[in-house]
Amino acid sequence: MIDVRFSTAVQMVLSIALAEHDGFRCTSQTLADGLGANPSFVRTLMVPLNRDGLLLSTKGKGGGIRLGRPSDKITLRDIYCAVTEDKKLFVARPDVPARCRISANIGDFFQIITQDAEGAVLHSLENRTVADSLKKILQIDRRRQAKLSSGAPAKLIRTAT
Amino acid sequence: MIDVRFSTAVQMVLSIALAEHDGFRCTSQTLADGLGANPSFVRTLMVPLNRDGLLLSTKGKGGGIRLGRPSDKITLRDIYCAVTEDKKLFVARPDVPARCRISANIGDFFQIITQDAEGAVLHSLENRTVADSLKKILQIDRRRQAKLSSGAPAKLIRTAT
DNA sequence: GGATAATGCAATCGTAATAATTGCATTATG
DNA sequence: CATAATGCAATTATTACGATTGCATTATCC
Repeated sequence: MIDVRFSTAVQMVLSIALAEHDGFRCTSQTLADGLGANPSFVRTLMVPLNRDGLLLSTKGKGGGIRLGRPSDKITLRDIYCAVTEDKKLFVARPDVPARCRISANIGDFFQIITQDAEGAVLHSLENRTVADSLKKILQIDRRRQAKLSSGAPAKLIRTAT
Repeated sequence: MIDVRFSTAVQMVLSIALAEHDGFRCTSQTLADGLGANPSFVRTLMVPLNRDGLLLSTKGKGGGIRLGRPSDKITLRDIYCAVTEDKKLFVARPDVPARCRISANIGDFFQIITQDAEGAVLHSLENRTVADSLKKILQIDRRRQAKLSSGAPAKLIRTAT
């Protein structure tokens, strides 16, 4: 099954950022609605984001989820690292027998490749802050709205999700 | 199950390159031995590599697998693209309902991120040719051998795998 | 203080992509 | 013609991830 945790986490954080920006309260239930998912699943995925200080959950009635720090101080790299934990971008074939000069060293070699590629990915993500991303996605939204100009009126409700 | 096709394919191609370099014949059986895998599995994984001209398989007795072009004309990017086909590095969460300005546009936004990151990965792979990689892995091997200097003698057999 | 409403977390089941196996047809060599 | 290789289809096994359920805990609001 394809790993969609990163894209799910990005959507969650952007939704929370929008909620803060618009003055709405955000709960795992409202986030789950926007994701087409289960509130408990949302909370599970939030664990590493809370742990890394990207989000701040408050329990009890009236509680909910807020950003752990200003939106321009959270990058997509932070989100990626939080949800993927120590999972590598590529993974080496396990249990390769050391039969020859290739098989005996392929693990070390592949680790170099992986670090290289992963560094490139992280670099591409670290320049995108949540603030930038929110601005970008709202820009995309305005363009989308414009294209529907003479079509059906927008029916989107203005909620946190 | 974790996808190890890329690392498996890299090992296969490097083994074939070494075999050509050392003048050994390479079959799906010898490759499978070096991978700790099944010859049929190896042949399945070889399909896209053959299709893209990276490898050249010859049937019948005395047949086997050779590189489709010189080792300095095959990059790890070629191998990656062959085995991953159209699979994206990141995949967006499916079936997100368009409930708000985030959920309605997250797909478009995430596609931008993915293209960016994927481009970075491909760039990190395209500078590594099979020739370079083979040189590198043999260099790693020499260093490893040196470290075992006063230890047990190397027992690696000098085969194609 | 009690009802309410939120998170936290553990346990469990379902699903789908990948790994691995088997078997045989095909092909080409020697 | 025997041998030895690939090609390929069908099947099974494995496992990471998705999703659900249930409940304990915690905090707020009336």
